[in-house]
Amino acid sequence: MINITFPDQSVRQFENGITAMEIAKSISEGLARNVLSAKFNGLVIDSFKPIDSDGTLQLLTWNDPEGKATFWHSSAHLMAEAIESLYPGTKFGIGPDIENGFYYDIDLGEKSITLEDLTKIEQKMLELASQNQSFVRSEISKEEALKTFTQKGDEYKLELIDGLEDGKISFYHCGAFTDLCRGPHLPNTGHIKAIKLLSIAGAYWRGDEKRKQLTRIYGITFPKKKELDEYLVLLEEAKKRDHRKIGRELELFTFSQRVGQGLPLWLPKGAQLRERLENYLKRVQKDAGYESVITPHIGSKELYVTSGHYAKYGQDSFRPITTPYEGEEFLLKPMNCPHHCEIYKFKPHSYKELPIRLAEFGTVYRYEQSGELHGLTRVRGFTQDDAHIFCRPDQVKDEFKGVIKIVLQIFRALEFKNFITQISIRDPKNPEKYIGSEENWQRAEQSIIEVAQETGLDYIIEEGEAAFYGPKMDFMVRDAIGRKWQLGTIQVDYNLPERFELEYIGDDNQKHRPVMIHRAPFGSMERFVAVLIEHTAGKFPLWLTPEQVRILPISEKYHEYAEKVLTELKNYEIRATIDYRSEKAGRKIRDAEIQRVPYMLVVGEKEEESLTLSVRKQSEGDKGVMSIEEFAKSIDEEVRQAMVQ
RNA sequence: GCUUUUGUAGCUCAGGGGUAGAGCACUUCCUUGGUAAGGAAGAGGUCACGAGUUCAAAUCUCGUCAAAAGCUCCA
Repeated sequence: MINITFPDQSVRQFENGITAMEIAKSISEGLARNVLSAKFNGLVIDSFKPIDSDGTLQLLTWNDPEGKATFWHSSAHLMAEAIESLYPGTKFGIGPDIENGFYYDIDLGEKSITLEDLTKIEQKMLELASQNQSFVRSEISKEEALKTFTQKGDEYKLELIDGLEDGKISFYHCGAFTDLCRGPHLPNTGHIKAIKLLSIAGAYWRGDEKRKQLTRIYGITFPKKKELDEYLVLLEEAKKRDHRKIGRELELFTFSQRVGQGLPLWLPKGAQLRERLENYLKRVQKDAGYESVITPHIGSKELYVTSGHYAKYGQDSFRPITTPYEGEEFLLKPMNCPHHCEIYKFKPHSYKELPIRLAEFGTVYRYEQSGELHGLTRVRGFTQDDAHIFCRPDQVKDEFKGVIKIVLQIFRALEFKNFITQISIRDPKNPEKYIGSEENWQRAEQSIIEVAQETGLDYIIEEGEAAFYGPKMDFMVRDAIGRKWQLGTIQVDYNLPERFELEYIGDDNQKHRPVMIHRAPFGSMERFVAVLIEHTAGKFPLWLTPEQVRILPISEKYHEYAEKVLTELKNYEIRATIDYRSEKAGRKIRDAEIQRVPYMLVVGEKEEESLTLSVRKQSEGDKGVMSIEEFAKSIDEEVRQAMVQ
């Protein structure tokens, strides 16, 4: 007999060799129907795998992330089975589950596959799924595994097997399809009820751009048709929120071939929005003791040799600009920190002056591969809401906390309610990727983790994601439809102060090295605005939106009254316009709604006589009649609310 | 950068070896209206750019530029 501990800490005894599925059945048939796989002593296993020792067991269903992973991984096998039956001779690479669904990389040889073929594969998958095929695991020797795929002529699988240890190789069989796989899998394909193959793309074998490009098919599956439909609606919604589309519709920004790839042009309304964001942050930073500085867009190559960036990124940067006669070399600045270091060095500093916080909305230029450019989220010229804090080692944690406070304040003002922080530390396996002493790295990583714990933030730790000069904390928000975006960043840096030989005089009258904190709460203005557009679907918070109010006169007769209203609203610093077109009210409302104007004021005979307004709120409808003053005050109040710390 | 796909009016798109089409937007006129599209007329395009094939190219071929999806990359 073995003792099984359940998540609620209860313990029950079972026969040795019992499976998770049998345990589930002993609890309830309903549960057993929903079990996809199980977690035994922290390891996800097949629900049909015999258990032969004591341990803790969690039954996994669609509601568990690992349950979904099992579901999608098995779906990838099902797809491979369908592809093999439709396109015999196809070679298979890897087919894992991903955050939303799964993919399989395949090599079709001479054949190619089109979007229309996906429907065919979907049909086949549904047909195979409905046959309730069981997944069967078999453990085999390396030799046997190699033999199987040599016969099949599948060099990809052979390469994978080559990297595996003998004795730990398993195959999974599902219908006529056999695949090299660690598992775990669903008990059978019958769980898969709804299937959608989403896209076809090229993907390098093993992610290596020097190797062959395989065809990758992405798909997603669900246990219920309804869930698939909901997912497809979500995809549609994401398309509607695309910042590139909304940016054009709302006239926020554009690109021009003649100006160049990845170089955004901010249109008047977009510039207004961005300026408002900048002014907001400037005010917050001023209150937090930051000082503004301004530096040029280029810097001597020597500056970046000193900082170490040239050695690291020089090859993948825009080529240096040279002076015509002397041949001096300058780089478009890819970051602001070296300039700020030189500002720090302008004069000697006493420990009493620290921390010094230098802030600049600094525009930087980075060469990005053309295939990487994407709307405003990935560009070649962008403006960071950058600042560098120079402080004593004993001030690092407090300063770090101060930055976190600013980031959280911004998230509140912009209604990002869901976020987590990611702490990025070194990859212990690749120490050569980083510069600086072991001791400094340890101190920096330690401080960040302590700060996260002390401030009670939700955080995850990612190894190998640190910048080459120091560890960092990034803020990842979830937008209104659940997508994750990386925004602000805070980085601790002991290295640049050394490279630039930054110093301060301590209370012991000796020279000491300050610590630098790099931070950008928005990240970049371009990226932040893009995320804000997708988060709000273009319906910006009232304090931020370019046009807060549109006055809609019922007819020309009321233009004069509309102008009087406009003047009054301007006295309250409300941003309003008048729709003078000779269109009907319905038409003016429709257009204002589409352009996401938060408030519409319908003015006609009634309003003029009683000196009032008919207020309509965007996407909510008629809000009734108000006096001008009443309305202005309510707007003022709404804006003020958002600004409350 | 790589693979695939795409580029026709401001936007969304149809068409396609014999020199251009729709809807919306725009302009003018009519209409003066009450909570998501009033009516009419008009203007607007070297069919991304450059070469080639052809009697003839927006259409076919090649190259360049740009965009989309994915891969690789991201100080």
